[in-house]
Amino acid sequence: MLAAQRKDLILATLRTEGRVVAKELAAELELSEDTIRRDLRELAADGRLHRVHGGALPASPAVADFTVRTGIRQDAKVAVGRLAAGLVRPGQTVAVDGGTTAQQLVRHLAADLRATVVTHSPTIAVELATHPSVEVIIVGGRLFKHSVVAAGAAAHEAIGRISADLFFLGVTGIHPTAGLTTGDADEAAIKRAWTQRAGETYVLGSGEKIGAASAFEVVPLDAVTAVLTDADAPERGVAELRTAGVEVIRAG
Amino acid sequence: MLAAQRKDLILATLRTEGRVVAKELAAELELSEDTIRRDLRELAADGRLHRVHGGALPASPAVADFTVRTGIRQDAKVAVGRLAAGLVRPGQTVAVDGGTTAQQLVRHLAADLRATVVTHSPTIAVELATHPSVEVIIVGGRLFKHSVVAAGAAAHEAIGRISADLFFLGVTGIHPTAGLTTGDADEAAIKRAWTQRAGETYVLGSGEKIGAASAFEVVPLDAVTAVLTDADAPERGVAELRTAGVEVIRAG
DNA sequence: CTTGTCTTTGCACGTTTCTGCACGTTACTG
DNA sequence: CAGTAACGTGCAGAAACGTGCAAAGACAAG
Repeated sequence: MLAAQRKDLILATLRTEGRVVAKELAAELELSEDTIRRDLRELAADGRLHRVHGGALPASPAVADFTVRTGIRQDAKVAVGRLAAGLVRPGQTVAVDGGTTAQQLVRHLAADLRATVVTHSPTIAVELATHPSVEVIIVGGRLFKHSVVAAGAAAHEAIGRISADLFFLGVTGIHPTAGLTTGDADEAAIKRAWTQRAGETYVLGSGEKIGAASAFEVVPLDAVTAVLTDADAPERGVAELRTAGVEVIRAG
Repeated sequence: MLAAQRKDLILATLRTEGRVVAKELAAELELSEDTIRRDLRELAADGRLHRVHGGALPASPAVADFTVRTGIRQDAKVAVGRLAAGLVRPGQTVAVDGGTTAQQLVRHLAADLRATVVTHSPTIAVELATHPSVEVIIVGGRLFKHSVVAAGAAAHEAIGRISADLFFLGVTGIHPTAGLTTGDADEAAIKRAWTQRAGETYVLGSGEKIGAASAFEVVPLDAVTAVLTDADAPERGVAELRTAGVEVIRAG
């Protein structure tokens, strides 16, 4: 067992058990209590746990939350995700596409939000497994490995049986004339199916996607309710989209 | 062995084992520790792994986090997972249950294995997204958050349309008279459905589950092909199962 | 085939990190 | 308030580390 790994293990045990005891850890890991105590001391110094006589307790949740957030640098995606999360009303059924921005979306859903999320992305489903009140429906199908989402006939069929209030669509290109595009035909078909099954469709479009175009059109621009983007999105591209009649909402 | 090939091998080992130790790699590859250390330094410089004293850990926190979550009794789960992975023949369709042992199973599937894995666990699906040749089918449904698997009517229906060669079943209890049990009725029903749809069923049972029993029976012991367990499984429990007519295979 | 260059690898050596023990101190328990 | 368990510190041996260097092999040019 590597020393570095040991600290992770202590923290993991702390999360699952709610406490750790120095003596028990020493026995379990077959190390002296001195070494365990040293680890606990160092983890406490980093604010990763709360040291107490005999062992340790979890650090305050605020600390954990802070370390997680600062660890992520995708500012634009976080901003767009947060903006999108704010559009969801209690009781709604929301279809969520795959992708890192969508991941940020579900991560920012309010902890007390009661809603239903339908997704063909196993990653999104796993993320929401820890959400206390959101109901999650997974759309199955053949796994399209490149973007890690379910696709194929089974997925189409499942989507056809769902009606969603909102759909959050991820694309690789948002272009005034080429419309909304992505790099794979199967994926485009799935995204199109979702768009048809949802009352409103919002595009998750962090700035670098605006003005870009990929090979396969998902839907034309007028098929969506609005494009959500971040504060750093290029002015010119946004203006072009608005001229084309698309509503563009910028994150804070 | 080419140097570049060696680095790939190190990264592959890191993915499957969750860590690598410089000394072990040196012995395995019959090279000096210096050379291994050089490789690790370079891979760390490229951000492909996280260098720590004694070896290296995965660069992505997500991977590391999961490895750690499997807990202190990880060795047994890895051993059982590896044993189970070895039972899969090319061309077979394999149903895989949720759980950390199953996660180890798919992680140890040979990189060149051509097979189809069907699963109602989004976590397993995500894990297999990086496997080069395995085809993955996701079973959808309502997400049962506690164990992070799809369940409910939709899942049942989807499973009913599948015929698998093998099913790897995870349970919380393996008891000579109570049979195979788990802690949730819905989950038990899904597992039962899989058992009925598979030619052979193998139980993933790391030692501590033997002799234990939970509230809901999945299937009786005679419904499964064999129980896979680790070398540290209690002798007495294993003997009792064998007396009850169950084949028990221990991991080396 | 020979020569020169570049890469790879292992070794030597000084440095850093990890770990367990000894010892004195501090915190719990009855 | 006494006894015990847990604690922190200093220290030493062991293991791991990085660096510089030289030998061996690969490879292209001549």
